[in-house]
Amino acid sequence: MASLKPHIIQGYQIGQAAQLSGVSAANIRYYQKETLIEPLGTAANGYRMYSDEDVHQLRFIRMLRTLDMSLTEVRSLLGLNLRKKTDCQTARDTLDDHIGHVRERLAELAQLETDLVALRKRCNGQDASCHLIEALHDRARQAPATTGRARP
Amino acid sequence: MASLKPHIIQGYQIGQAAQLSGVSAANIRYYQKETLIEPLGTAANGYRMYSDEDVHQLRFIRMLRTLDMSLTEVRSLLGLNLRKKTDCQTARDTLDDHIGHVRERLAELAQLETDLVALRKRCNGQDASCHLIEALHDRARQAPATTGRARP
DNA sequence: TAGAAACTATAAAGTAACTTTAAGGTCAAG
DNA sequence: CTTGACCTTAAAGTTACTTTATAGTTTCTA
Repeated sequence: MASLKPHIIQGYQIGQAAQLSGVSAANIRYYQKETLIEPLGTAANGYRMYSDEDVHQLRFIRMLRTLDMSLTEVRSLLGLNLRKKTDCQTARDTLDDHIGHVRERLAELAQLETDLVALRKRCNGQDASCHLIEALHDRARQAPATTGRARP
Repeated sequence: MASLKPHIIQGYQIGQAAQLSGVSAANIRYYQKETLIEPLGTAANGYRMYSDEDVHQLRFIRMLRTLDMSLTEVRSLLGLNLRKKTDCQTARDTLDDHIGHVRERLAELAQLETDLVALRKRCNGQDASCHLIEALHDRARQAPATTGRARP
């Protein structure tokens, strides 16, 4: 909890900031090392102290990470000035780029789920004839190989 | 290229195996270190030689990786004996587990895409009022504190 | 036949985004 | 005064690779 003495650095210890933000303490330290966040200050005992602003920024970072952005992308968004038109453009580009990535991955995963479910159906559970592995091997044999050549 | 002499080890060199399987040469070596595959044998010059079987196994591994399985999961599936009921059970469990993961991730990404598109709409491009960053910060302030899974 | 191009080998380090471990200081309570 | 819950730093571990460095082999070309 925040210190009761008004003349020293107030705010949250790293554990509290972690709880409030949903970012683990170790991860907060890591983000500091990666220059994504700086604590409000350091208490006399060497403990990092965080403000509500800091906690907000940690949540902000976490949200962008939840959106699957790289730390580099996050860092670039953190440094933006909303007033500058070029920065706005940067933000939009970053987002557009990112939406593209997410959609690609989404399509891949959708296909993947279909495939997995199809495979799973080959294994009905009780009888001894589990064709699951055979099915996997069958698929592997379907060789999309392009430059294929007969064995010497 | 493979030797023409019939009494020494025949098959593909690592580069050919790579082409045929779609797994890079460096990655094949890595898989060997990780005990996922062993070459048919080693030629007199020290080159790894691979059989069609090996190439098949590499494709098999690659397919499971495409299905987003960990190398540990892949390794467990590679070691299975189709005849044994317990192994069949293991395969099914692995697959069920994995389908669960994929579905979770799929749901996360679907939500993510919706969110990103919504955010993107806040930025209409030409005028100076780009509300994109503000929107992101607004959302961060709402802090639902769920732990988003990081990209692998 | 020399030399370059194109293959192979090993070992080690780099990558992303963290988590975990080790070794130790700080602080309130019993 | 010691226990336990905090905090500190530095370094190593994680996953699944790729990249780099160094060097041996083989094949093609001049």
